Amino acid sequence: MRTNPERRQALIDAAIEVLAREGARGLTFRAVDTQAKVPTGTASNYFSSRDDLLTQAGGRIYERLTPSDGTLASVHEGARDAARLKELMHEVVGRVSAFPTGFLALLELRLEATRRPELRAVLTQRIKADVDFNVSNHRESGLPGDDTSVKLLMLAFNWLILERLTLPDLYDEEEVHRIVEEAVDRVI
Amino acid sequence: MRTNPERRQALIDAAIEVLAREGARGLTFRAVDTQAKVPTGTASNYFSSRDDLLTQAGGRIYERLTPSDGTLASVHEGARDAARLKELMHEVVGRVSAFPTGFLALLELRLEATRRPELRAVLTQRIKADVDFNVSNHRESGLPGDDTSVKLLMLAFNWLILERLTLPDLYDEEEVHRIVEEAVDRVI
DNA sequence: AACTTAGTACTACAGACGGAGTGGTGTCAA
DNA sequence: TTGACACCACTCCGTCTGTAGTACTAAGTT
Repeated sequence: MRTNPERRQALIDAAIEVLAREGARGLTFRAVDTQAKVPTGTASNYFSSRDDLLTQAGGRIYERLTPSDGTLASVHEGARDAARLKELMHEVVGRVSAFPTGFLALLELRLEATRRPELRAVLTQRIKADVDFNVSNHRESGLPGDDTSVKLLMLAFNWLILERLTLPDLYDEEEVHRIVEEAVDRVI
Repeated sequence: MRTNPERRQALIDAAIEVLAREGARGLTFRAVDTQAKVPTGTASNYFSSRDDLLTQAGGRIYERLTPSDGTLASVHEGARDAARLKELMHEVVGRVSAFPTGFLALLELRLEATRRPELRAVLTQRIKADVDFNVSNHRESGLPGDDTSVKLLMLAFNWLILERLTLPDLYDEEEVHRIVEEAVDRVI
């Protein structure tokens, strides 16, 4: 078992790309090697099994989807009204959409979690933490809306992003914009 | 190319089960044969390619997810208020959740559509029709809420069902119930 | 400076698996 | 008798895993 941390990370990031592109079944050691442009057999040396690789990828995606400190700080800037909340929501939807492979890979993992209890546990914990994070973040921001607002917005926007990424012709740019605005208005 | 229609349909239904259980990559002629309990090679004789099978399955799922005439008629019964709408929404969420393989298979297909333009076109069209169907259905029902309400509820509930089916421990029964109620209240 | 050694990168190969496709045989009904 | 289909068996092919073995590099030792 090799330990070089940069290489390990590069392999996990490659695994995320493969997940998004080829699906969970397509995630093989060989495919990861190719994606990461390392010699055949390398991934084999770094991960004990496919399960291992899968769960580590599950953890890593969340690291990469987490907003930077900069965007996090900006939440506390500006007015404390619905208009500001809308701005922030547009930013979130944009940011997640901008890392499509991450979102798609996460979906693949969710589907795979149907079959793998261990992965399911990891994801459940991660996502629960993410919900709590968003709720408490919103609370202390002083922006309008309560805990339920946050949850409802998360539900709606997640599916909205899913629509955009899998069937881009379903909703156009303006429609998405409009939906985000309406959602915020109605939910708070 | 064989033509026996019952057999063909049985094979497509088997393909949906395989899709949900094994993912899009796991959808092979052999797997479908096994699922449908027909001899090896049968699916091969009925479909010209995997693509063919995939797109036909995409069409079929929607036939099966469409509500029965009975439930459709019941929309027009009872009061025209938020309470009745909530009831109906609980019914929808319940009905879709009750056919998990269909929902999961559809997700697999959406992800596969990322890679297959032809499948993407089929799904886009189907889902657009579904949205329109729900919107117009709601309009003539006289229930509270406008077109945007319907779209927002569809977005939120779709992701809610996704959560329930892929990570059942995330939201418990009561939480789901509460979210449905709150969503209706706020969105109309 | 030469030598040793540990950790890692890389290569190559063996074994196994599973899927596709197809040809052939059996069966039944028109 | 003939045609359509069900069923079965067999071969070819691609790909995956696991690992053994070699080459490299850098740090420590004398």
